Amino acid sequence: MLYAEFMSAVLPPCPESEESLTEPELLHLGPAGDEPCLRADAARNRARLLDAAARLIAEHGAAGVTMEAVASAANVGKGTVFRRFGDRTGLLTALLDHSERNFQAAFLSGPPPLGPGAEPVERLRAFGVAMLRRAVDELDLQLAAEPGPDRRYSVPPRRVHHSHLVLLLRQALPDADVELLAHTLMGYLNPVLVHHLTRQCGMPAARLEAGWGELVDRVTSGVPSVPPPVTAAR
Amino acid sequence: MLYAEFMSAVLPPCPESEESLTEPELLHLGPAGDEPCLRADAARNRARLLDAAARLIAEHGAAGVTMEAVASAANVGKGTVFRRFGDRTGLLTALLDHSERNFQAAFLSGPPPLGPGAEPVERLRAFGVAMLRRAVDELDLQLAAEPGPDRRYSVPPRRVHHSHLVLLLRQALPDADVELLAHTLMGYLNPVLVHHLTRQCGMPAARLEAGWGELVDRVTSGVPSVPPPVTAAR
DNA sequence: CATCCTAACCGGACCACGGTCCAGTTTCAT
DNA sequence: ATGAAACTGGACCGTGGTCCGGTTAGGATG
Repeated sequence: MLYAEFMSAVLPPCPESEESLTEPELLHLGPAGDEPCLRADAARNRARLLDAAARLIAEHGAAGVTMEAVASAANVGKGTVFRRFGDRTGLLTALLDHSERNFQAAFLSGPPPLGPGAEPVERLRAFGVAMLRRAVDELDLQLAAEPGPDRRYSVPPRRVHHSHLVLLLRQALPDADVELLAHTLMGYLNPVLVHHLTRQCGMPAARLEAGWGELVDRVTSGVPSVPPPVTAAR
Repeated sequence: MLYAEFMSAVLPPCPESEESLTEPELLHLGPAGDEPCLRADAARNRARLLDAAARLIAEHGAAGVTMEAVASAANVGKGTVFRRFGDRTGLLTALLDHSERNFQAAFLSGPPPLGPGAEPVERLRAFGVAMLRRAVDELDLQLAAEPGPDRRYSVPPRRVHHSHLVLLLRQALPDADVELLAHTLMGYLNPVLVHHLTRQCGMPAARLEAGWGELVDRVTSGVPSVPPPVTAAR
């Protein structure tokens, strides 16, 4: 798979500060298993924490679970939770890890139209639909796992998705600013927006999927000519 | 101005819960002056708070200012801050109020190309450029004022911007799902994204503006034909 | 297999900050 | 002057996150 080189070539457009992450943070198909190389007790506690968190969230909703509750439900000190997962976001993210890995595997090396083999535009469409369905499925968790404003665009899964879109867009639109286009498309798939539209506005998921298709069509159909430059008032 | 009817007709797509807002929250050109009808002491404290907040923010950055610091800098109890502005976001938003009012006035009734009189697509372009410039100008404040995930899409200014885009898009693309398209375009103008691209990635603002133009072109140029429906794997 | 040594880990006391509450005070219309 | 609505301020609370002295796992060594 030539994705390794692609990743290292295209992933770091933002010089990342060298941090010792507490978790390998599901970086694009990281080390195979679930636990990298933790000490026995640490691994045990990690498992207990994830288990307790999942249980509590299923019971009280993702938003109504405190870190302390998770800690004590796992018979573990609060410090241990933060040592292992860094912060609240880290814990919630870890819970989404399985799903995220599956998804990445699907669009990186799975069967078409999501995976390689289909036309770029077709893959684009499939990607959005899959993202939307995933968002609808895991909505509360994805909402609660939303990182703070600073990290939001630097979090590994997001960057992988973005890079994937860049790759597909570049094939379909060699001359466009695909970097920015990819950000635009990602914006449409933002879980917070999906939540707003489906839950708060009652919009059916089908319309969101149709909207994605329309958006992809518009974006990938050629632009007839270059209009005059903008001279906007302020 | 037929904007009143437009607003009441198009603004509440989401049945808003009836809340007694602590502030008139700059709802699309609300009551003219700065203070609606507060008691004398309340108005005085409000002014003192805004002043103190502005001072502290200029000094320590928007992120490094605590509510308690603002309160004591204004010689006021912490409770007063929250009574007046609801929460942190409310205070920061109030600081952006002037700018927001000016901006709304500009695109609602100002001169073209931002205001009425120009072609919809032209106004669209101008709107994005103005938003981007505003975002760059007030970046830290706008970042700090970012509402929580639940409110993010219900906050009045955002809804006004969205409605404006819907209006313009509808004129340019009568048959499109302009509601969703507007959300997409708004996503591009998201201050958090702007911050990421300019500050964290070092992307020049000019490229962002060019990208907006390109995006508008792509979105508003007709789609040649309706492709087959998506059948995405999961 | 017993011992030892060190790095890693543990837990809960601790802190900061956003937000709430309510008894007391002030304004202002009458 | 007076009553009531509105405002005030600081004590209080819950939660996310930090810190550090004590503990433990588990490889190395004899």
